[in-house]
Amino acid sequence: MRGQSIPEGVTPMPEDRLPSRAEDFSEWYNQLVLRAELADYAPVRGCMVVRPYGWALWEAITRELDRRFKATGHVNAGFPMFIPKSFLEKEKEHVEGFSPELAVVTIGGGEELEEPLAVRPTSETIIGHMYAKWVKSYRDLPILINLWNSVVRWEKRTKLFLRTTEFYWQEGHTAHATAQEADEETLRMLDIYADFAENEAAVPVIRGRKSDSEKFAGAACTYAIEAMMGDGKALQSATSHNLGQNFAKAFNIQYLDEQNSQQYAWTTSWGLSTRFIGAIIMVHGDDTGLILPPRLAPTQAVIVPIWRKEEEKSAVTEKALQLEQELRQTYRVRVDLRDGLTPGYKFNDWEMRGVPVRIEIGPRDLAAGTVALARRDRPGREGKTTAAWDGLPQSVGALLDEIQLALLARAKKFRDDHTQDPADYDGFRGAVEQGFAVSWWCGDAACEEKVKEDTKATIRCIPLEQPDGKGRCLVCGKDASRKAVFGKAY
RNA sequence: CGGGGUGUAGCGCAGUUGGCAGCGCACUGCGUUUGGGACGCAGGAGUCGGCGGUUCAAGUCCGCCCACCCCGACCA
Repeated sequence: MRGQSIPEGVTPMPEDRLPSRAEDFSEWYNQLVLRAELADYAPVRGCMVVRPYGWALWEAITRELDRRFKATGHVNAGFPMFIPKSFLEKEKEHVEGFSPELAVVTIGGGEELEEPLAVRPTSETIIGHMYAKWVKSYRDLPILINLWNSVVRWEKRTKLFLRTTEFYWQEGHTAHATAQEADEETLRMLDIYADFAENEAAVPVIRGRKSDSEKFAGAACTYAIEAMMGDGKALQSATSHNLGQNFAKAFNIQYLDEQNSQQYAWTTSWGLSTRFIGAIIMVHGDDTGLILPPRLAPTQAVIVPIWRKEEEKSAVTEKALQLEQELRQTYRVRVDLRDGLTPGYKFNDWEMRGVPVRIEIGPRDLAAGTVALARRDRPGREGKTTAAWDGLPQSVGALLDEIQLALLARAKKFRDDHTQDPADYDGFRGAVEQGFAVSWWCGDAACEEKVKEDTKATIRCIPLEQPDGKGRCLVCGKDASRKAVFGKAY
């Protein structure tokens, strides 16, 4: 396991310590979210309040995704949160998938509504309605729109960030003239998610296709990126759907092609939600708290001033503020000037919040022209070095880059160490108990179902990258041409 | 929606046979402290989850309800 013990030289008070990840991963997660002040329980069942620190993390995520969306030609728009209930009923699979979890408004302005309004669980239907209005000619295509909003799904069982009644996300909706274009779009967005996850969040992911039983209600084909959490379970971290012509037909999105004949458009949708914050927590966090990837951390470095006497206080504070000014040009940095708290308390506090780099400056540093740099991903003394004031921005920058890469490498190693290619079904059962099993699958839903009944594990995805050759289905022994990733999922 | 658990100060909990509502942490003020979770003194803080019942008297006993958490079936 990657869970570190409490760093050397630290003796936390028992009630201040998180439950260890090995002891109770779920409780570790719940308490960490609350204590790091990412989110809190709202007074409405299953809903959360995203607190400023959590929202700052979400803003960093939105910033990076939005940049990528715009770079690939997408534009943002706003669509209503209310959707006529009848819209949800137009696409057969879509209704079946979403009706059990709809919130419906029946009264408006004190009067019963003629048609109930669903609070959007996702916007495919209202998008379909509007695109039908907007699309007349092949010249109107493609439409590449993204929405930043929140949606509501009445989930039976909720957990902060991972599955809440209302959650924040982005949903992209595109319409294209050809099947090929739609397919390219679907895969392009999957790649953007994968690139974001690995390079910004340091979360290694497997790009793959969902099996029919796991695909989005109404999609022709669903792709997803799957990540392994610190307890070996899988988290679907983003999805990209090729909707084929299903919604185009249900909502009559038609255009005249160059030969002047009516054609149905091909549409896609793709999303990443606040669930991803859960992935960051569960992939990187340790027993002392969060570990945020430097590129997304709301605060990349925190300066903790240390003093004994009053005259030291002013000198240390002055230097700390000066260094902050210098670092602030390039990095998100802050000085912890809170009075009446010991440095030790502050160290633990910022570690709980996952700030990647801590800069300590005290009287000894003042005399030497140095600071102590502590990296969050290596606990205790091991992660501490000394750096000169001169060139500090460069030192901090290098350290942040190093941490970013180290986090990705560590997460990848953890995933690989917990991924097996079991030789037989018995081995398979063991493999999915502690992580992923990558096994040949014949493609039959019955084999998938048997695995689920036997082990609670599901096909997380059929990876896009496949080995050469063929094998025998792990379950039924018939010929199989693809390997699938099996695992227990959140 | 089934199974289990918990509801007492912001958090964690104690509360005996029914008899004045408590402890630790956090919080406020003052002072001393500050290189890995400081200390002293003085304070503030409660619809004991809700409703009803038994009783002279209910946090405690009885009934009903609600909320939340955990475990299972459905989902980003």
